[in-house]
Amino acid sequence: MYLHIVEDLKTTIIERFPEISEEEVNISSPPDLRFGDIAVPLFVLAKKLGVSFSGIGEKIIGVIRDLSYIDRAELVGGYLNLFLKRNLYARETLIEIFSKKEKYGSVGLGKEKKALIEHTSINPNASPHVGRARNAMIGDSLSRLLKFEGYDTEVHYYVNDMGRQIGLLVLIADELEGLDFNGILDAYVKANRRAEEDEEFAKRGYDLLAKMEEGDEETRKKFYRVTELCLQGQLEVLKRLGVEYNCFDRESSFLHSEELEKVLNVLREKGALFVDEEGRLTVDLSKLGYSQEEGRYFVLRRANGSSMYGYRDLAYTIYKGKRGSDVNLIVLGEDHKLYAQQLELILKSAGYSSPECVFYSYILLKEGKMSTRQGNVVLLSDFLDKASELALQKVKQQCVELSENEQKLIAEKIAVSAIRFAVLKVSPTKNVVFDYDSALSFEGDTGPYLQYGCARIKSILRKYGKDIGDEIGEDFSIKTDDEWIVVRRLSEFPEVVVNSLVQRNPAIVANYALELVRRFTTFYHNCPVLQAEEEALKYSRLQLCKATLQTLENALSLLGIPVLERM
RNA sequence: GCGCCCGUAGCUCAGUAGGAUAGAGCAACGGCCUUCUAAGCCGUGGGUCGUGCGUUCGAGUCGCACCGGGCGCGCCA
Repeated sequence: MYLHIVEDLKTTIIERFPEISEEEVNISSPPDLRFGDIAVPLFVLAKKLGVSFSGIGEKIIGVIRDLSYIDRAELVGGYLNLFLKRNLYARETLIEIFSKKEKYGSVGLGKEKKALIEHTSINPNASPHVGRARNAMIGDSLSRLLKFEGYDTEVHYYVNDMGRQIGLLVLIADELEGLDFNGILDAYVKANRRAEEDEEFAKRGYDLLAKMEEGDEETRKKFYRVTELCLQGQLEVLKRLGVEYNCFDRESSFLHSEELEKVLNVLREKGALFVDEEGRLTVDLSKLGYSQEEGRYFVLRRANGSSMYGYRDLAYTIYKGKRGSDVNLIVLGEDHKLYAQQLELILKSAGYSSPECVFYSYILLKEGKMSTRQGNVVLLSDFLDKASELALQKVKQQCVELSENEQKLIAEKIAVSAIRFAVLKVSPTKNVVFDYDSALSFEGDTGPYLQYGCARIKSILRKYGKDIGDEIGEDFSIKTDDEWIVVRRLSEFPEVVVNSLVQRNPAIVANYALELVRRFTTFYHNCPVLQAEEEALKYSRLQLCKATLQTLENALSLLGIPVLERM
């Protein structure tokens, strides 16, 4: 509804004043309800046409007066403030929500289109910590946005089942028999420490890698066993968060690729490929237009012939590119920026496209950086356990009538919402300081607050007992500002979803959801629903509750936050 | 040193393609549970939007410089 009106206003104004371009017509929201619902700043228009604010303002009023949803217009300073017909607007908004239901908010941006997104792709050597999980949560939320907008979406997870660290891990796993997922983190730390101290051990790691790459069956099996064990453990934790994938691509299957050979030939032709003094096969990016000295060289193969991560990743990136997606995304930590740039440059030189990168900054602890080596990490599973336990205490008080099992399920969902919202509400490019205690508090701007808002609505609907129809009756009405503010916000959801997806930033939806709940809660406190003065008003408010719940459910599902019946 | 990202209240963050008096939460203080879930609500205090120039009718938002933090810069992934 909101998008409609903005478009409508723009075209109406442009049609009347052909000398004004579309970019010059700016529609904005007034800071306060008494300035109306929609504002048209007149500064640019007045200047362009060489008339006064009131001159242009009156003319615009003249052309938009006939638009059915405009109640009245006021000129204040350089603004033309428009007041909407509340009942009409609310009616249209609710009709749209009730007819689209779980699709409300989608404008079908991805209709008939394909999308591919790769995210998380953690090294199979440790239990994911909250910092790494930022990748998963952002990626998962973007996947949900893509699907919601109608994209046929593939979610890829790149299994880094090769490389130096995995080589070392396999070595040590051989020594420590019966290693389980929990033992891996320990083993990984041990392996790395030992490699630093013991050159012989480190060399054995590289040798093992080379053997793996040559295709030795026994070695391949060993690698597979260790990495699969770790991968499944990681996926289990991620699944607790509601994060899932539909394509797993093993790095070890990208050791050879015809396309990559083509790329290498192009590099040779351009004189960008050479063997350096240490015997490594290296790309000189300056031959491809790279202008800095720093990061100029990109090593493809070690002196012993084994491939580097980047080599395999080139093949993998080409593979993903060939899947013919209209959108090709990858979620990466900011530490990969230069690397991604280098990769893109190489692929571009041979005519291949690269994925669009969504970078996110690190999550820091109050004590400083998270570091697996120093044990200064918040493990995702630990956090979820702790949060779930705390939530359970509260649920036991609040939901006495439920079975212990049901209580536990609720507590777990509260824990998930706490972590997901804490991470997703912050824009990806920002460093976040993760405060363990406030993430566990469940009060204020938190996931549980959102769930609480939903649970309250559900409670009202449950108490009402009967189904609430989708038909908006003749006597439907919006009486108070509090109701109106909710309606306005509901109507803006489709625009929010588009912004969030286009800007590749789930935080936009997260903050929208927060604001919607806050506004609903104000309404909730000021306007009795079941005890409303008259029957018609009661039903109007019930329908508003239902519409709010639907919108909230849609928003929360984009964030992967579960909605609860009660809590 | 070079490159990219960030800098908004004591703390954690919003701020909608430059627009009207800069907003939340936490922490502090004061109120509200015989009324739809108090994981809530209302109120008070708290800001030269890192600093300085500049562009503009108008800058937290755009440009430049500086300061501070994060990340990266050839056998890690």
